[in-house]
Amino acid sequence: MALEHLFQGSALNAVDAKGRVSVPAFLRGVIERRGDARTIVLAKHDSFPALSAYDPAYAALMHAKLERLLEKEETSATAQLEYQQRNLMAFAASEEVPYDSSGRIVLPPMMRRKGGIEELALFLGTGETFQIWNPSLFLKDDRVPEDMKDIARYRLEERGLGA
Amino acid sequence: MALEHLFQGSALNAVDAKGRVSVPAFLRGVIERRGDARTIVLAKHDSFPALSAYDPAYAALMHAKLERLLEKEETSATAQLEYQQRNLMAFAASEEVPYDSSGRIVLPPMMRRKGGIEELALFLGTGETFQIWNPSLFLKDDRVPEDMKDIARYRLEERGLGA
DNA sequence: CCTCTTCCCATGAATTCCCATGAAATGGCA
DNA sequence: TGCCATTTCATGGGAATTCATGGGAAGAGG
Repeated sequence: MALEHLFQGSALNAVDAKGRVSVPAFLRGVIERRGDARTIVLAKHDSFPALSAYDPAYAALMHAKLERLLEKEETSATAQLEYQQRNLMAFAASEEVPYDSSGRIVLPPMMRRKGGIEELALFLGTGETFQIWNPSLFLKDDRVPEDMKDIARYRLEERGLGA
Repeated sequence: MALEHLFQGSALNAVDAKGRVSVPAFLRGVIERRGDARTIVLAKHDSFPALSAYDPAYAALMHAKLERLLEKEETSATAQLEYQQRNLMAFAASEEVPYDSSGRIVLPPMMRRKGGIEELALFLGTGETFQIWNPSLFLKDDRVPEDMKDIARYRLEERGLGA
C-alpha cells in the first residue's frame, strides 16, 4: 500500500446548528487528488472515541485487501472471522457523505453521536486516513501523546477558546 | 534508505510580516531532484527547539517504513496503540506547505511557534532532511557544537547583524 | 401543511498570486 | 584575467482569490 497522497496537518472547525462542518481545504485537496470524488467516508474509529474518515477510493482499496486476505487458504478460521467483522464494520457501519461546493459536509447524527462530536470538530491527518475528534475528548484521552494535545490546545487558542 | 540527493549547506533568510520565507535555492534543488513536488513538509524537531523539514517523497518513504514494521509485528493491543500514536505524530503534527514560483513558503503560525522562529530563519542541511532554526536559539543551545555556531555567527555577520 | 434537508447567496478574514526591485552570482568575451 | 551582460535570488507590496461560516429560500417527504 503506497498511496501517493497522504493526509496530514490539523485544523479545528465549527459545527453549526444544522450539523454542518467545513472539511479543511488541505484534506479536500488530498481526497480530490486520490480520486475525483467530492465525498468522504465516515466510520467510528476502531480504538478511539472519534471518527475515522477517508475517500471512497481508499475504502475500495481496503475492501480489496480484505478480500484478498479472506481468499488466502492459510488464513485461520479465527482470522477469517476477524476479517469478516472488519469488513462488516467498514461498510455497514460507515456512511458516505458528499461535501458541497463550499467544502462542507453534514455530519450524520449517528456519526456525530458515535464520535461524541459537539460544536467543534478537530481534524487530524494520519496518512492514509484522517480523524475527526471532539477536542475535549481528545484532551481527556490518556492514550494521546502530550505533544499532540499541544496541537489541539494551540488550535483552540487560535480561536480564542482558551485551553 | 540511501537517498541519492542530500541536503547540505546553510543559509539565513528573513521572515517577512506575512510569515513568508525563501527556502534557499540549493535546498529547493534537492527537493525537486528527489521528486517533482514544489512542496516541503514541516514538523517540530524531535529533540531541538527547531523545525525539521523534508520533501513529500521522503515523508512517504517514512510512512511506508512504519507500515512494514506494523505488518511484521504482532497485532497486539499495545503495538496497535503505538502505531496509532506514531501516525498521529508523523502526520497530524506536521504540515505540508507549497512554495511559490519565487521559492517562498508561508510558515504556518503553529510551526512558527513550535520552532520558536521570529524574524530570521536559519536553514541547515543535515543529509536526508534539513532544519530550520531561530538563530538565537541555535546559539544558545548547549548541545550545538561550537563550530556549528560559528557558521550561524558568520551568517549573521554577513547580514550586518553582529552576533 | 409542516418539518427536515439541500441548495444558493453573502461576507469578512485569511491566504495566494502577481509584479517589482536590487543585490549577488554566473557566464561570455575580449 | 578582468569587465560587462544576463540570470538567478531573496524580498517587498498590493490585488485577487479562497476559505470558513452564517442565513435564508427552495425542495422533498411524511
